[in-house]
Amino acid sequence: MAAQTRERIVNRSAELFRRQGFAGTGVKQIVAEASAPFGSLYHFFPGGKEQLGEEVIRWSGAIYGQLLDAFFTPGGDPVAATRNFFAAAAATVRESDYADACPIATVALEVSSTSEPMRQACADVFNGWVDGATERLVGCGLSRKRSRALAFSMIASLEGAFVLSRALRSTEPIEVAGATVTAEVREAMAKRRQRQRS
Amino acid sequence: MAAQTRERIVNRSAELFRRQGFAGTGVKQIVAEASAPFGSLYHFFPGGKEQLGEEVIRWSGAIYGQLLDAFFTPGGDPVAATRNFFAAAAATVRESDYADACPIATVALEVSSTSEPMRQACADVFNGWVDGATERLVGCGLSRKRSRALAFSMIASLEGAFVLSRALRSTEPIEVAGATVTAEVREAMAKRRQRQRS
DNA sequence: TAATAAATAGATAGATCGCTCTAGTCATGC
DNA sequence: GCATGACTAGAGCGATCTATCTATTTATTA
Repeated sequence: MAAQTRERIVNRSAELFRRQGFAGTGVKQIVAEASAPFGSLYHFFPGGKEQLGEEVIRWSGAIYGQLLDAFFTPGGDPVAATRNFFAAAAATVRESDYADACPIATVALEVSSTSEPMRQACADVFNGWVDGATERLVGCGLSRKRSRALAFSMIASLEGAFVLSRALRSTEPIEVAGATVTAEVREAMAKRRQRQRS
Repeated sequence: MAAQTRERIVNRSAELFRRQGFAGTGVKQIVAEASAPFGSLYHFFPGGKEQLGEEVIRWSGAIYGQLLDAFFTPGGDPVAATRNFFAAAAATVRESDYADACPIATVALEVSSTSEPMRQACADVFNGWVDGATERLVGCGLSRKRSRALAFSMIASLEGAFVLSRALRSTEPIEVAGATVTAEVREAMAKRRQRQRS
């Protein structure tokens, strides 16, 4: 029961933060939608809203990182993984009526200049994603340098496509970004095979 | 004097919104930093904060669109333009201590699910950028379809790189995105020449 | 079962929010 | 000179913000 309340608070906060941002979401709204007692928020998060924000960033960042891992399985085809990952992202955005895109991008932009602990949490999450994707691509035989560039390219393209997609209420940006990045990965893999043959 | 006050309000709001977001910036802070009388805000913007927000989005969007146009001059080299544009973006971000990236992305993510007029303003701005870039690329001889895809790719990559760059306090994402998109444009131009020769 | 800790419950403080209101200043045209 | 409208100036309203506080209930362990 206790842990459930805490979990509900983090869950609802994550959804509200990614849709309305950190500053745009009040703690009253959080506890109300989480069906949690107001006092419990400050019991579980004595550091207040900022501590909750930091924790939500790390938690949703980890969830999304797992999703990334689920697509880029070791030994799998990175080209198909990229295509499928972007397709899944587009589907999620469409099905949520353009509400649920990146779980932390809104907060990241809001707090990067105003809250160092929360900015650091976002940085840790992004670094984790980039490092994770890099390792998977290295596992596919690409050089570390090329893998890191591809990983950055992939995540940046997705993040930017999310921004455009939400504002335009269209999945075209995600589809275009997906096609472009997929082609990039395909080319990188082709060049690797070419190099191996020679 | 009158028009100057209005201008100061829009200017300061633009800077504050892009750094702290819309919800994270109070009207009191705006008028204080703009050295404007509080009453003037509601004199010039009877629609209140939301009207100001919408106007700021359109205004800064137009400014940034002009910047894009300044790099992608008709008849110029689109490859060099892309490279220079990303390099300039990286320099701006670095020089502002990772504060000034995209003028509207923060607000776009915040309001896309909460304020339809402001979301529409963001959509209009993004569409304007994409259409502008598309026309310039069409002017370079690329097909409309290919041009639009490249334009989306360019803007999405930049937007995403901005998100990562601010959180990571590093220009690496922008540099990587710049190199990737530049290579894409170069390849598109090369394929066009190949097609022309045959 | 008694004792202790954990969590719930919500009233309330104090600050800040967006905004309205009235009063005053200033420039311009009659 | 004086009327008119544009703008300045800021006090203050009700609402809402985050956070603290005490009291009570629930769970855990001795």
